[in-house]
Amino acid sequence: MSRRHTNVSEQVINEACPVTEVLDHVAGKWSIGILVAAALGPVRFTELERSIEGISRRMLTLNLRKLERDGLLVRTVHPTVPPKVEYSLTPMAQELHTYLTGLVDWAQRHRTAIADARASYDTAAAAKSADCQNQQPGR
Amino acid sequence: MSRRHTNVSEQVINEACPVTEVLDHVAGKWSIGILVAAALGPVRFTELERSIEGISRRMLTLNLRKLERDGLLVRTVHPTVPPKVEYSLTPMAQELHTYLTGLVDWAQRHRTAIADARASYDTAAAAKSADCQNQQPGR
DNA sequence: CTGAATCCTTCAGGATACTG
DNA sequence: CAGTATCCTGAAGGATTCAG
Repeated sequence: MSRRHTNVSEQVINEACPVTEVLDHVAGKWSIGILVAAALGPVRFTELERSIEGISRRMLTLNLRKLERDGLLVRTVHPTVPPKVEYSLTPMAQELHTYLTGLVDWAQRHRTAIADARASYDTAAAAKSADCQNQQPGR
Repeated sequence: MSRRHTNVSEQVINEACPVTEVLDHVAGKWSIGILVAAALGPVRFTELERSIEGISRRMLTLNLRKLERDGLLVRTVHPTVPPKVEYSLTPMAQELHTYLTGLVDWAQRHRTAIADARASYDTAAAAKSADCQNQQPGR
């Protein structure tokens, strides 16, 4: 984020920047899914891989590393054979998780409203497009 | 999102999917910035363009359209010359905004902790890497 | 079982120029 | 002022394979 000296009148930007930081940890297509899945307790690698359904092994690993790096996940290796690795949320991440559920809650409550809005927006756009066709008779 | 019949034991996935939907509206690099900026009241196009600082005209337009389509923003065109267009949050989006601020708050509180975690993670990785070098003497 | 490495495709997003 | 159109690049992410 560009930082600079923020001489723009609105300090809105000051609030927006940390937001961008949040997203860096959370916005990944899978990050939230992982956090939610790991919130219930220690989870193994393959458990995650199956419960998220659609994630590739690569992406799971990448996101796991990222979240671990940010101090949101704890990775516990049991030096057994076969290997066993468990992931769990740090306190910090558990707190984040509560905020996340608020967001999820919001999404669920307004899901249909959003779908409606999209539908009407799209039909309106389609109608307008048809209009244009009328105004442009075959060359 | 794949939907299917969710025969996996964890229903975690059921909670995770709407989350993914939230992100689709919010996760864009700029979406949240726009929502925060527009939360204060009706904002004009160029105001947004300047207050966000770093966004391209194209991305601003794209995100604006997306948010409008999802019923989060209202676009009001004043048929004057020069043109004047104002954007404001819908009630639904205002509610979302409150949740967002919770997230922002979290980010601010833990920003340093996250930075620390990253630093130690990275140094640890570096140390380990050096270790490997020792174990692999020149061919 | 838990990854790391590699290759390849897609697309979000930036720069720029044009229009009503 | 408020966009739209076009071109282009980097990075995200999927598939597959190798390894401890």
